[in-house]
Amino acid sequence: MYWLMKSEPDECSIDDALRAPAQTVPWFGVRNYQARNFMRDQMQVGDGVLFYHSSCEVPGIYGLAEVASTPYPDATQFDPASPYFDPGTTRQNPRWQLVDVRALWACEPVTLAQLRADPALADMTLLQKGSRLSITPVTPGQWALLRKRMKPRSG
DNA sequence: GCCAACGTTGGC
DNA sequence: GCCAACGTTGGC
Repeated sequence: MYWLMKSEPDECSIDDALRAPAQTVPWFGVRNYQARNFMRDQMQVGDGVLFYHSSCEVPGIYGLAEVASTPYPDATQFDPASPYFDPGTTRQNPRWQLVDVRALWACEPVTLAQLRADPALADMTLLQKGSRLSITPVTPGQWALLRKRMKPRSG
């Protein structure tokens, strides 16, 4: 399957992910059941990921990535010092699961405005009114179109 | 900073 | 189970 995953570049940009060991980062901090369920129940190693920057000056797709692990518990839920700490979860029965994401390359941004301007992408979950989900599925058609449009970022 | 939209919580 | 209140997301 194919996915779009939002990250705030202040927290983890595509370049941060590319600099990480094995270009791989654990996708911690998701605290929404629907987004968690996508990671826990549907993602497969090797699935394609559009790496999206949100809550920033120019929101949009900034890189290509792939799912790099099966699901496992998000360690931050157990850490009282973490902003993602969840007092309602237990190690025996963890509430929050995540996957690792491997960054492949950065692209020239495909901005949110550009996505909205393209009628062929009007059905993207990302673009639906009021949609706030940080992880959304992408259809094969949307994926093919966007992959053609993404240009690796030079130097 | 504003605000629309959504998800969660908790009283009843 | 309903729903008001609250907190969060995220574009603008």
